Amino acid sequence: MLSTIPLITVSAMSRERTEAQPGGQAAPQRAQPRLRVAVIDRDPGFMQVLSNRLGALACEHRTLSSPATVETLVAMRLNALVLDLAVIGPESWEYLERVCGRLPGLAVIVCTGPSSVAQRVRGLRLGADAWMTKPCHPEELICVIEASVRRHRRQELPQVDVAATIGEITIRPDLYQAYVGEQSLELTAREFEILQLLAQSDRVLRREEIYERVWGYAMAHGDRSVDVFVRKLRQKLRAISPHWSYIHTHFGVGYRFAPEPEDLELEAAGPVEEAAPEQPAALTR
Amino acid sequence: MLSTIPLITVSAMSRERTEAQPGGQAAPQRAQPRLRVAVIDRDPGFMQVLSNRLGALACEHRTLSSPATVETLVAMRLNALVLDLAVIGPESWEYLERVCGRLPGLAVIVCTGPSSVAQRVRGLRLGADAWMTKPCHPEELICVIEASVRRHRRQELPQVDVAATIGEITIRPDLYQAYVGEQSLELTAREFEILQLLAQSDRVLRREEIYERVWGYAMAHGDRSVDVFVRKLRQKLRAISPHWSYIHTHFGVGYRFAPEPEDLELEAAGPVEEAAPEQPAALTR
DNA sequence: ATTGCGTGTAAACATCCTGTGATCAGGAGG
DNA sequence: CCTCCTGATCACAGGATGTTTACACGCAAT
Repeated sequence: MLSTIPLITVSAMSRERTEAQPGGQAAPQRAQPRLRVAVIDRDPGFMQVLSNRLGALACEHRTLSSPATVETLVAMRLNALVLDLAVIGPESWEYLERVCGRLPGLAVIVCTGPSSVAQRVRGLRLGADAWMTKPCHPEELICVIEASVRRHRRQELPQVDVAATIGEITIRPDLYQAYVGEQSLELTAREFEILQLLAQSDRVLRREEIYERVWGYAMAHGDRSVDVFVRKLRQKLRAISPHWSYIHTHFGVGYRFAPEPEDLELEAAGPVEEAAPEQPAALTR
Repeated sequence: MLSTIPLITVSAMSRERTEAQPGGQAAPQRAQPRLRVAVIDRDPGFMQVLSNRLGALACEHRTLSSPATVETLVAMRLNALVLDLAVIGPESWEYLERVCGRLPGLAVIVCTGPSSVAQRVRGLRLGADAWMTKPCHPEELICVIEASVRRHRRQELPQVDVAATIGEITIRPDLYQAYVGEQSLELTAREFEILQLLAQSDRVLRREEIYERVWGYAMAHGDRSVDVFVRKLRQKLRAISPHWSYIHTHFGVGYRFAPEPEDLELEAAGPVEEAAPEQPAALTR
């Protein structure tokens, strides 16, 4: 499974690091993930020029001359979207709001003809990251795209490709699977992604956070998918590593991953509130 | 470390107000700290207008008419910086690069006079998040600042989420929990949020303020929820840290958080108690 | 001292959250 | 074309949490 997943997967999008990579650990190939950009416009010349420049940057791009549905955009797994509101028509504001609301991780650059301050303010308030006025220099637009994506990317996880063992569990990102010893947990792709995300963060993650990072777009209100997957994960974890508990529920908040030997009737002397070992010297830089 | 770096006095800058929740939709976002913005410019009128608007947004801001050192900017703990390159002078590019390099989490908006495409491209490539050309409408600039910060915020969260110890209490935002030593207070999500809010502010908070920032909407007249939660908090605090009082009532106003060693008045009954008249608060045990 | 209002406290009540199992739709592979 | 598998969605029950109500107490003003 997953061997047939097309080229673009969730992991492909979230793999990147601007910071200096700690020398050792020659991770496989840390190929700069190619940017995925879509342009919704109708000016053939503009799109041609843009297309050339984007291509030169080794950046996957797609041009559309009519608005795509939000679901389509979700499926494209984009990093950035360049949008001419004139193409959308009268519902452009609503469209912009929908897109930005559903894809909080997407850089949205409105690039359209002359506009009023009020229009630009409205666009930015609805969630656009930048507003370029046509005609504009393609190079500048590219820079704005890059600047926007640069910001968005930073929020994504380091995504280490190195195997890590936590508790009894060994996580192998290269195999998209987790093990206890030699025995596989038989996790599905999505289960693995959630486990990996949880294991990488050593803090409570809210459902919305988990959903957004794994699914790639905003969680609908009342969606229980995360709960269900956590249940499946716990089930498989418990089956293979019965004496440990890994995923902890924080009521009203979310989930947190921390391997703990689930001992029988401990509670003897040290209730071992898993308390912070290290107290990060507060506030620096 | 950094104890010698001059910090912006919170009391001077912070004007706690209802936080205008940008982003339109009623996303159940947790209470987030106020924006901190600095403006480096020399146009008195522009700065005045900007200052007013920023103030109206309950946004801490400071205006400078000369370039601050990178260290100073670091110490200010800014979310955003608005910069007129003309103020910096000939080393403006170098300055911009230094600032952006040193503060990757800072939203940098260049707002300066007429420029060439090449200049704008250069600025953006060096790390600026946006480029506004003066003269510009203050409202638009504000929106650009908000749009930039909106994205930076997330990455910044883990940075803000550092543990803090006040009195005997250690607050761990990453675990959504508070501790005394290793022992958990067993706070519920909402209790923790209220405690965190109170602990962050060094002043009296009105009930309406607390309610709005924790619940996310206006408090109904006569609602006693805040009182009830304060009671629960006090109960748990007293249970674990009996000799301290943390939440103080200001009659007719609201509540204030400040750890104070309980002055045991046992002198009357039995002078035996080690009524250590000790540390003037704030210092850890 | 008395009065009125704001606050502390406790319990009952209503609500929301979560775990769980089951069902359904779509896709991959045979 | 069929079957198996994965992922999405639903319904339900139990329990934890949040809200409301009621009453006693203390502070402040008359």
